[in-house]
Amino acid sequence: MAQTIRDVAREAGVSQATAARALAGYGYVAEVTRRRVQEAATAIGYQPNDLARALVSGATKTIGLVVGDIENPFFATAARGLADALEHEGYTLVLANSDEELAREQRVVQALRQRLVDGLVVVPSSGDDGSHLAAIIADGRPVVLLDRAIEGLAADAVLVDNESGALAAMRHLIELGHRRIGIVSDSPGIASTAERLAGCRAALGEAGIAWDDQLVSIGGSSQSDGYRTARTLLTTARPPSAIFTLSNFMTAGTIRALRDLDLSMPVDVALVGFDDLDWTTLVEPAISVVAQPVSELGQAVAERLLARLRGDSSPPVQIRLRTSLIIRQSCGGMP
Amino acid sequence: MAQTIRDVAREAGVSQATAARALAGYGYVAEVTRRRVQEAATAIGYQPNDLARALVSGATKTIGLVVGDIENPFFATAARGLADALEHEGYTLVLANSDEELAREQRVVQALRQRLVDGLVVVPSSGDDGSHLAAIIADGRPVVLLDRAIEGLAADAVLVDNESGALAAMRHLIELGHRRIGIVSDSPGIASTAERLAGCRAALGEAGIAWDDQLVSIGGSSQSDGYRTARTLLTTARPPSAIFTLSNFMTAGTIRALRDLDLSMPVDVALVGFDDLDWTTLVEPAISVVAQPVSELGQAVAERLLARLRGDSSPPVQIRLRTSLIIRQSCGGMP
DNA sequence: GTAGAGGGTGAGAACGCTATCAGGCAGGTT
DNA sequence: AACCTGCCTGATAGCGTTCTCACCCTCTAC
Repeated sequence: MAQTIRDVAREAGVSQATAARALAGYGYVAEVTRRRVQEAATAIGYQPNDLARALVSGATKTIGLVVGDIENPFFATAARGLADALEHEGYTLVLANSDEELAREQRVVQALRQRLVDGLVVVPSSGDDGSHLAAIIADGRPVVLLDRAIEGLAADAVLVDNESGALAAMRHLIELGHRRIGIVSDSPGIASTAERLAGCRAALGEAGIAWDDQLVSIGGSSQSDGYRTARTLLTTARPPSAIFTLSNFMTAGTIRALRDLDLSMPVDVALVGFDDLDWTTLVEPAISVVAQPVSELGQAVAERLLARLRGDSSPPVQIRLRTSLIIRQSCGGMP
Repeated sequence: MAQTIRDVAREAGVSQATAARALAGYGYVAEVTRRRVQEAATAIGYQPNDLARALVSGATKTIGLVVGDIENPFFATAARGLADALEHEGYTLVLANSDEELAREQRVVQALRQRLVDGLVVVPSSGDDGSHLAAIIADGRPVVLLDRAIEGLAADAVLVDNESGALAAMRHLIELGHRRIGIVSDSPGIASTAERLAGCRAALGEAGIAWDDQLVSIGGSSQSDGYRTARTLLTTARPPSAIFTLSNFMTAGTIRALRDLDLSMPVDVALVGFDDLDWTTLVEPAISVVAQPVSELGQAVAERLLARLRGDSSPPVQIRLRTSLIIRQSCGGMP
């Protein structure tokens, strides 16, 4: 078993209180005593017990992170950016997956709450139910939303400018002469997806193109959902000449559908996807994408969280990070 | 601030001890009292404090996970498998990245130790220095190694049968008639990489092909290292007719090198890679790979860890999960 | 009527730490 | 001689649990 501060005290021949002062560095301790205590500590291999420390100080130096699925590269990258920024301040990440299910999210948030995390970072699976998070906030612990906002929840949110990102992508396809643009979307229940759809609508509107439900396929959020709905879209009587996919899974599914149908990019169908992953330049043609500043997203979340932990109690803010449209070969817009 | 068990007791008009008994369900409590306490608890919204509970019980219900980089899909998938299996038993994951640097690994292991994790899962960055992990084991807390073993450390290890995986891949290329097979490897300091190299050696040996250092490029472990070394390999006077890459980053780097050099698979160069990721079937031609049971790896680790936490004190075991060779188009071995 | 059994309860110790408080002891001042 | 001041130290009170122990009360048995 691990040594306690009392073992150190006994070894150094002082009281527990003096040993504590010497090690923690507060109050008066004679230089000789201080040294003797520290030598005793290293001699017996003393390790402070963070648990006991946290119980007394009320701070666990721990941040909970709830994502849909850590296997999703988007979440993994954001998690990494967050972890790195928090590490500087001595915080550790506790990870939980929600599987994009509200019930599961509520369960894991509850567990993290009991574990007394100092703060919570959540990628919420629902845009309107934030009661479980409100409870954490009521405890006085900061919550920062990542990538998606929640209607009416008084928490900071670090988001991506989804609407203008989607707008730029659609504009580009329209400028290339496309009128019938298919949209492969995951569930609009996810706030970021809804914003991307709004961007699409805006682009079509300003170009005077009518919104056509036939060209919009909305499915689940897995790659196979993307494949299935893209395939349906591409095999209708009047298929689109271009496709905009609203997430990396939708992009991958759509590419597979194009392959299976022997349709080539950008000749038969032009493609732009949302979210840039490593493989988008590994496939041929390279995929044009709306790139998100994923790692920066994590860092910005960390900054916000740390500010709150330091006592910043200004009203909640929403930070929007800008996306960038990267033109590659798949959309046919490369000079 | 959160309510304590004393608040519940006051609300229910009983002593703290009785409230504790009623809520935890031990000792004698009258049925009426029990109900009254529980009603009081829900009324004031009482949440048990896991920290205090852990301090007294000595178990934090927390498992530390140290990987090279959670952004690496291999680690992310393993982490997911692990997290799911542990969740059933009420354990939570605390995540840390080592960046494949021993010093950093030692730091985070130390931090997790002070945090009193009940157990530790580590993908060790060094095959021979396990002193920091030995310290945890000496504390009486189980450590399970994931994917890589450490020489002389008395800990369970769940590994992949790297040697036979590499052997099978090399055999396949040899059967296809290749005599000059390039090997793109990351650092052999990583135990799993060393094993894969041993498998390569064995395959060449049994085919009577001499080991040729000119055909083996060993670099760092990033994708750009893979690109650089593959490119060097392919631009020598007598380039290989086939390449076997020893990790997913090496595979991606090699594909980029082939692209840039206008070499096509499998005609100019046949390719087999180690580790199967989603994009290997998204590129053309689809990449033949040695697939690892990644998620199962995480599950097996969880099983071993849970067994130890339940008190299993049998000697440390090494579990090897089998790989499978998936023949696709990139190696030219597809019927 | 008293002993004993057994249900029910409260007091209080312990986990390992932080941090306050009440002294003790030297040296200098009134 | 009496007093303060400043350095140093040990005792001790929590933090919120778990859990043991001593006690009380009621009911049954002799």
